[in-house]
Amino acid sequence: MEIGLNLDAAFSALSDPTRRAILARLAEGEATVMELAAPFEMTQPAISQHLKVLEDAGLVVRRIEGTKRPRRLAKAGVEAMDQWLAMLRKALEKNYDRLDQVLASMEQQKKGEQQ
Amino acid sequence: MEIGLNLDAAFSALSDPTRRAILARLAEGEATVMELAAPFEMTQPAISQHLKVLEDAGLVVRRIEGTKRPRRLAKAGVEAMDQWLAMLRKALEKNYDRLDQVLASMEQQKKGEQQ
DNA sequence: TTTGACAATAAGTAATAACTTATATAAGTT
DNA sequence: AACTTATATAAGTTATTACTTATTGTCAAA
Repeated sequence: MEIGLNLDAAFSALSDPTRRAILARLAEGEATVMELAAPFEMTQPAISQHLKVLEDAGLVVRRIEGTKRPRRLAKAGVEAMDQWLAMLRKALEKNYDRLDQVLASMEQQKKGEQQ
Repeated sequence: MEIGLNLDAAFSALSDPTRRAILARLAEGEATVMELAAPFEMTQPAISQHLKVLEDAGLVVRRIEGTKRPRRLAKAGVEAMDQWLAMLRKALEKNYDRLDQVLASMEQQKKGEQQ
């Protein structure tokens, strides 16, 4: 399964704005390396290297079509990150409720002091 | 808003397993630096440095209590990442539908060839 | 069958990251 | 006041990252 290692790679992949932009482009559908490279001021090898990072992280897959290698989004990696983040989100909701209670009881106490 | 820069920092912060473990611990509630450091074989300065990374990324906030500096989860950063990932998730759902159609039409074609 | 387009890989470089040890600071304790 | 606890900061080291240019491999088309 290697979920732990993949999370390292997946989050690391998303930490780069170029790679996030590539993923955003792929969210609109399949694209070749040259198409993906076009919007950037980087060389083609640079984009190929970014794509390798995204593939190794399980966020992108490739297809073969003549000399082209069109990429598209891969489900696995995205889902893994999503699930991990869900844990934090849940905790935040729970803690927020707890904070509400604390604040409420502090209000109560304040009123008591004033009277 | 600085959302772009923060996403860099936020995703980068999550790419380290120590920092993910710290966040997982904080998901259960506030903790001091020493408490957070305990499970690891790292020195205290190392943990303080990880915490700085998490704070700079907007994933953690600190409170002052005597000489202690208890940390807890921060909402902003987590939500930012979550929203960005939601975009990918949506795209995957949409593309999956599309793929279903493609596969279906390929099956059709195959049947035609065989007959 | 040469030429051009598409893409991957290799080697080099400069910046950054993740640690370490050593030291500093500030509050709590005796 | 001296000692301890809790934490931060600084400086140094090594590994990794994000690029670059140069080169190679493949297919397609003239």
